[in-house]
Amino acid sequence: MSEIFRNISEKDKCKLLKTLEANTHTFRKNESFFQLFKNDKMIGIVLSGNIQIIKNDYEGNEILMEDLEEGDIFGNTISSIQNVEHNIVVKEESTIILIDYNHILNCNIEKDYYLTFMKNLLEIVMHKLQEKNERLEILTKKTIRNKILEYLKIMRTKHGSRFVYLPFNFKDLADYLVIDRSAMTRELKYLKEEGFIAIKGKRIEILYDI
Amino acid sequence: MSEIFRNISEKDKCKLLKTLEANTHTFRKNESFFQLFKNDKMIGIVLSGNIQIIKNDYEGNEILMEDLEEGDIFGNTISSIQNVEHNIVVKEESTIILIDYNHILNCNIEKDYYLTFMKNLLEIVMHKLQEKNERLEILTKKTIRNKILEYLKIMRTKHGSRFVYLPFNFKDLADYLVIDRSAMTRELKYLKEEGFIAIKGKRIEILYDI
DNA sequence: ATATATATGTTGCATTTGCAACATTTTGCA
DNA sequence: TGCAAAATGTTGCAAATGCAACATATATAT
Repeated sequence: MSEIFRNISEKDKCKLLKTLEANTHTFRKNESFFQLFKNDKMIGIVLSGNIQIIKNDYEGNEILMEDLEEGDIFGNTISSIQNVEHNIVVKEESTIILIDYNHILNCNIEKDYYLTFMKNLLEIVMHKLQEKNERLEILTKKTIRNKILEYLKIMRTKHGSRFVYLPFNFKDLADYLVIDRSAMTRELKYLKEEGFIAIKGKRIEILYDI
Repeated sequence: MSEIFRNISEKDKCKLLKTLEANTHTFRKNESFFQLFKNDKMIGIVLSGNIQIIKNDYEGNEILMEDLEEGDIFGNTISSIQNVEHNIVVKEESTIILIDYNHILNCNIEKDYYLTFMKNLLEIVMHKLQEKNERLEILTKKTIRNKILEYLKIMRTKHGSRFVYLPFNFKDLADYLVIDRSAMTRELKYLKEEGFIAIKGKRIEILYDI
């Protein structure tokens, strides 16, 4: 079950969703639902499945902006999906809840489960913020090498191991780091040759300190 | 007065700060207070002044990560200021409030002002998220030209005018866009020559559509 | 007012990187 | 199993960009 309803009973959850005028939707793989987001401040919460937000710029570059799984939230305010460039892709059958953000702020229920909901939402938003920060840390590095090393550093810190298991394939990793895939492969090769890392499939071993 | 206490009376505000064990600090220009952040999940709220978070990497690059003014929040979770690379610089005399994030989550006051506080905090965090997204939108562009154009596009949307007034100098703008300053000047010159923009001091006029 | 520091503008050049085009490997599906 | 599609690896080359080294302009302090 999603973090958003942590410590809220099934009964209270239903009441809450009714008050917030929230809608639950299920989408099949490759289905599109961008139109649901045309209105202003909608927040989506992924209950199950996998949804990606991909940016296609006019030059044909594809950038993975968000890779959403259970418990993740998304929306205009949370990710930038306001314009035509952004594509919402349902990677596998997914269930989401849509809530108007204004309803959350203007809602005046004096119930403890509402406060709990707010705490949960804050936690999720904070987590999202941290994710964005991580990516910003990477993208503020100027060279391909430093972007890769920063990524590995973050992953190592996060999982407390010098073995980094890539959560996506190399193509998507290059998109995430905003670098050319072949240039990334090239740099990874140099890093291997210089003994900084070892690669075995999607597992990268970090062989240096600091 | 900061957004964080919107709709909260002075009296309730004092009670709240006491319950959350919040501390108010004032710092003079160029003073440093990084040590206050050594502990884990602290949230800082800027009540007045101007504070910048600057990243210095080992290659000597200086990147402006945050430019904080009244109402802004900062902290480990909000910005990445966990490691030695990050420098907190007080640009002008500033007053801040420091709160342990765990106190916010574990606090169990059943008062309406606490819910109001949570709503305000959520609003601020959401706003921060939007700022991060804007920067990510820029940094996911691959060329200097597209980064500049994306920046101008965002500023135009934000202020609803084709006249963009830079909130910082060109050096800091280059840092924000994570590009070399002279290379940025060069590209701006080309954009001027090609009739896309006109520059007069810190005012850039956008001369194209879309 | 003058000096000093800082910001901005300019340019040649070396390096990095993206791009294209291809080979090879792996994966997914009929 | 076998075939097609996707992912990964490789490399030469052109283009973009960082860097250095300046000149000039502007701001700040004394």
